[in-house]
Amino acid sequence: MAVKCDNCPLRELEIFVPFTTEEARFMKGFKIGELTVDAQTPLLIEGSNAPQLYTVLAGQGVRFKTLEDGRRQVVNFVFPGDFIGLQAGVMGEMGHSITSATEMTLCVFDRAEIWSLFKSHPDRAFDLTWLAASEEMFLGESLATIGQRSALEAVAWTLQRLFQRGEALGLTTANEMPLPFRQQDLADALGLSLVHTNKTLAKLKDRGMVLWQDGVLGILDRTGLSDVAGIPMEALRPRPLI
Amino acid sequence: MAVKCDNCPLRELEIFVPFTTEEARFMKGFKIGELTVDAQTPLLIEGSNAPQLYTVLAGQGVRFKTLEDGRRQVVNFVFPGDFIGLQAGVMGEMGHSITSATEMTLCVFDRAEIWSLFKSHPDRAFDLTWLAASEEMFLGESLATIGQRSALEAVAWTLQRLFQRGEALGLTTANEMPLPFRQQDLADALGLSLVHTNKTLAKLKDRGMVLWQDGVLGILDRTGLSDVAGIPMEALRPRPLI
DNA sequence: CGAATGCTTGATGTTCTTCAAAGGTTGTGG
DNA sequence: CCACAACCTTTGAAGAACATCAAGCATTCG
Repeated sequence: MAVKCDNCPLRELEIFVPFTTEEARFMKGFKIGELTVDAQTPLLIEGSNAPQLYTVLAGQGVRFKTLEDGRRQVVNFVFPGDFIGLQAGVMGEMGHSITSATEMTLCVFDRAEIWSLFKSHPDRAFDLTWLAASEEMFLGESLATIGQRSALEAVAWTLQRLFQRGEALGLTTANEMPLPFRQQDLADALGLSLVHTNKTLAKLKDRGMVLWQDGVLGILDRTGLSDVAGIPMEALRPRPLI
Repeated sequence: MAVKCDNCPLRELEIFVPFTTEEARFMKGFKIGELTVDAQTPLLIEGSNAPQLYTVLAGQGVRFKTLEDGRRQVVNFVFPGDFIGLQAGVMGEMGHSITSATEMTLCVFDRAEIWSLFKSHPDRAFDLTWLAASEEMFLGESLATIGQRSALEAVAWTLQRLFQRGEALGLTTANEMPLPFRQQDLADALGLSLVHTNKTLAKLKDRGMVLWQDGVLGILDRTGLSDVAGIPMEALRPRPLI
């Protein structure tokens, strides 16, 4: 197993605030291994109390909740740098499930160590709270999108957000990035039917704004998309990396 | 100003995990005052960086986001025991606004002290993270409700959740609790129009499940409501009080 | 080659929105 | 103390956005 904390590729990215050397040393101890899983592998299950926490090193996944009758709500998409399992880590229960969409590589941490993190590394504990608050903020925006925006606006909003994350993570080349999800995933994220999502995507494509084919998302008209999405196309703010 | 930490009425409630005496002493120092505001007073503004954090001692309020064009999404309702301003506290910016719906009394904390909390009181810091994760979990459920449930299910779900909170906080008498919001607030919480929300409420009323009139919510058929809501009517789990 | 999966498109329904208006309550100024 | 405005709730009617149903097409995989 490659212990890569020191030369973790994610640390190079501007989106992540730099570690101090002391922090890096602690994180190396906090880490207990590395995990690689295939696409479509369940990582965490809603309602369960996972013994492990992860930071995504590579690959994409999906966070989702399942209702009693099988309806599915995609809560967010998972990208490199995301810390997953925090809810189980602090509350003892996950509020949603996470499944890989591609092959994924994860940094594995011991859930039992989280308390020692709070006791001996207040700066890292603060970062953890920062991440939780950040996720809360994002879910608030998602709520506003699903609740208030039309299907066209919502799809534009989501694709733009995904692209912004892709850019921050260096996944883009020119105006394209890999987007290894199904239209059904997007539909479940927006509370729309697959059919209507498909037709809405077609509308954005007809307008020459985006093109999402074969797992690749292309942004053809940034300002046009931004107008429909109702948010500016700007860089994401730096965030801590756990 | 009454320094009431020691005999804070909220501490009596089972929903809140008890303070240790040491924690209580620290909280007393963390607290810098008490604030009472009228109904319909803005407490925190989206995008701003509030210098103060609050714990709600009494009264109700509304968390909401406003879109560029004025559409409003109610993110959650605010009840006694809620800690507000955490996003500004850790990220330096609020993701939503908060306005009082009734007269409210708030415990005021100094935002600058939050860092000392992390350094010297890891247990309290952990509680803060717990709260953030808990809010994240709730927003995930809300997302699933807005995205997947029908109007009838969504209204039932929301009223049940509100009543569960009311019970945990001792606001209920028999099957009633004060619910000082407008139908428009509920509509904005669910992404529905006011008209449709009204008609949906009438439907639940016709079925003899709930009655919401003159600021009082009555639950007439708990099991029936629970069935429509799609979640069990059970007590909320204990949570930390900050 | 057949089966499975995901994308696409047309036709038909239903949920929900918008528009419009009226009734009840509260507060305020004349 | 009445008149009037402001606010919230309620109800009916018409229209739009989105869901459901159904089927065809392409690609992948065993």
